Amino acid sequence: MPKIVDEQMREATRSRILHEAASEFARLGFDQANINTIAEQAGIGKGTIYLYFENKREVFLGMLRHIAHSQLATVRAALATEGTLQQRIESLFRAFVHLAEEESDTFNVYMSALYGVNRAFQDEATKLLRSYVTVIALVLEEGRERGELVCPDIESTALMVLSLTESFVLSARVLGQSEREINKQAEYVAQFVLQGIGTKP
Amino acid sequence: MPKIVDEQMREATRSRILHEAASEFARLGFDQANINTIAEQAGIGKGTIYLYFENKREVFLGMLRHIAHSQLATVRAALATEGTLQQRIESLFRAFVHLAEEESDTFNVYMSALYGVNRAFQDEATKLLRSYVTVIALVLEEGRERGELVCPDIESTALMVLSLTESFVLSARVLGQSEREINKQAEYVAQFVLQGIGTKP
Amino acid sequence: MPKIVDEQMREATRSRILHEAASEFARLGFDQANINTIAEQAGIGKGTIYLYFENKREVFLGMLRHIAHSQLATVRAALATEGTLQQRIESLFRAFVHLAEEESDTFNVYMSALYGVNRAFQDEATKLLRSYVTVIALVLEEGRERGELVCPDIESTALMVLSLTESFVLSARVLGQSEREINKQAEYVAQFVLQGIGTKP
Amino acid sequence: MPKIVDEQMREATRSRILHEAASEFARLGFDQANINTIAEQAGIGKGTIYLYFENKREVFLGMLRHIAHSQLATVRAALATEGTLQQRIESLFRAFVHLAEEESDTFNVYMSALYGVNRAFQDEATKLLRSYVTVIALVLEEGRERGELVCPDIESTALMVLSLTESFVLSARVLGQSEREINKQAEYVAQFVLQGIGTKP
DNA sequence: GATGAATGAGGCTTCATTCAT
DNA sequence: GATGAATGAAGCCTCATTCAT
Repeated sequence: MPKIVDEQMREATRSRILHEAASEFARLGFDQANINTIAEQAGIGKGTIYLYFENKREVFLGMLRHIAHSQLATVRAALATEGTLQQRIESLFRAFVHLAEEESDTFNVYMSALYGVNRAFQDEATKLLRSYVTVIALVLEEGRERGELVCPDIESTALMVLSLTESFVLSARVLGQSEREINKQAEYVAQFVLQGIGTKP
Repeated sequence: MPKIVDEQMREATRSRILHEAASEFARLGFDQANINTIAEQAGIGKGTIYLYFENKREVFLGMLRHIAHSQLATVRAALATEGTLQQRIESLFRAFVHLAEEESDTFNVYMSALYGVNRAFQDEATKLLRSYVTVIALVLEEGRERGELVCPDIESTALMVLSLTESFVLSARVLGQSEREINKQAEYVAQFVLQGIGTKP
Repeated sequence: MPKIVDEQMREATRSRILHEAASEFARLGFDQANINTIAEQAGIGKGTIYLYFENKREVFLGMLRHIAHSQLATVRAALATEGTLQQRIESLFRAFVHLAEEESDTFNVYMSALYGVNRAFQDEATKLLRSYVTVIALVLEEGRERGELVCPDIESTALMVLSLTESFVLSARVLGQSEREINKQAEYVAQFVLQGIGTKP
Repeated sequence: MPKIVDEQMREATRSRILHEAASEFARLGFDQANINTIAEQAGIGKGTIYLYFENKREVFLGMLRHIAHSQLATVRAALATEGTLQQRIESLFRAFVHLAEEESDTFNVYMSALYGVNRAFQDEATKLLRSYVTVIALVLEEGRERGELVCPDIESTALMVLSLTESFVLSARVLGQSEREINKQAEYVAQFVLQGIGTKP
């Protein structure tokens, strides 16, 4: 009864599918992506994918959830950094730069889900956005409790912080800036944020 | 020689196609959108569309350009407002709220082009993003010349302003906030921006 | 405006599809039948079939209706024969022999629809069965009015006549009898029917 | 040497497969029926079915033979009734009503095999038809020997009797008559048959 | 110029069958 | 012997595009 091994096998295959799905979906978008290609890339038969996912849509959603999990972990780790608020925001900024660069496949796929037309995909992607706001809000709350900053509306502010990190990075990338160039602005953006927030002197 | 009338006719038809294209593409996305439906809605024959555009892709690009033109005009008008920098940024913010709400079709279609997977569409959408940065930078420059603000890196700052307006509005909408709720934050966001920029006292 | 010609063209194509569909469905059954093959045989493109029929199911139903129309006409003609009741029943019998032989394709396809599993097909096929019973009942009624026969239950009797003609022919064919052999039994069967009915001397 | 037990086990499993196959095939027809579902219903693994039958087709044929065996037994029992020819034919009629009602699954599956498109299935089903004719012919022969009836062509007559019982019942059912309604016509049909045959006064 | 009938490539999904365990 | 995970062939249908009228 090699249950455990089988379970591991299964999980490994599932992961391979999700990995290749991310790459294919990122390359072509949901509609143009080809389930057959994903299967081939994952080294399994065309029909096998349907032993792991109900249909193409579920493959996409599964991949979205996988990405969300992993990206949220990265962002959480970045914000868990010891240090001043400024340092933590710089760290957050750099996390997004890293994600956008190293995981550009998954990052892009997430953005198109978020702003795309498919409601189910958008809903799933929104969950991640919400999580981002929540974890940022937590950090701001903490800062407020420690008296580091004045801040009337934590939620709005968190959203602004997110806009100034994730969206900023995205836009900068789209405008053609390199990872280096974007990273250099980390300190500047963090300062902007802190001044905007109105940190105590 | 009814050339001019014909030319007007032609332009009118082209416009109708682009208008219906925007609505169809916004509703379904590029791949799911149906050229035939667009033609029907525009009140012309299926084949006629190909007298105006080379193919589906070009219809989409044409629509993107049309949207860009119109949106940029709106944003320019918002920033042309007389008044303090704070007022102009609030005005910009409100312009995006308006676009996202009243022209949500075209707004969404633009965002998915920008973050989507099709390089040609992304390139076209990026042009608008660049224009936004440029007009915002102009305003900031003006402010700096008038001594209203200190600002070491105009480009970066403009991008931050854009993130705090357009992206903020988008995210807020995705998170489920209503037009009213978002509009109420205009002042707060503008303050944040000005503090972040480091306006002179 | 070659409307009439176009209409004729269209009807001709529709007919060709139905004809080839009958042959393909008779050869392979509904599920195994291939829409692509039908199109090829009809000399049209794969997609063209869908300009004439919504889907495979509708092609089948269309064909079923077409067959019904044509078979019913044959049976009506057979029963319209001038002559004694005996002659008319022989004529009916021979009509079924003819149909089963010359139109064996359509005849078989109808029987499998009738006894098959698909409710929609069965319902459609049942209509023909019902029509048969009705026209036979009419003939019997007429005979009764002319005092040619005693007959307490026209409906039941009509169904018996149908069983002794259509079903008899079918069974005989399945048992391997040739058209000739079956036809020779026409008189015998008709006599059987008339005695069964209890004709007046 | 648990050979016998094993053999019994094997036979039991085979029977379960055939039973579930009948139900599945009756419900969906050959093509739409799912081997996997049959296995599940029979409480065995998907692969196990192939230890008992070469392929799907053989499962169907096996089931057909099983059904034939059982239906023929029912019909034989009905005709073995002591009594007049009229009583025996009524009994035959009622046997078919019973089969069509209580064993409608298997009955239908048989009819679609008989009139369906698959030659192998038709051949198998024809065997049952032939058996029916044979046993009915036997009864008629017996009646003739006892001087109960005049009958020039036993074979043809047997086929007519079959048409007036089995096919009649089938048609009546398809036309929507209830078991009760059909059964009420037993006597009428039997009379029709006897008059048709030309029983001695 | 305008039309829309015709086309056919392309892809998701099902399911009978195999075979390693 | 029993299992069920893996396979891949096969087919319906959509829709962008063409072209004869």
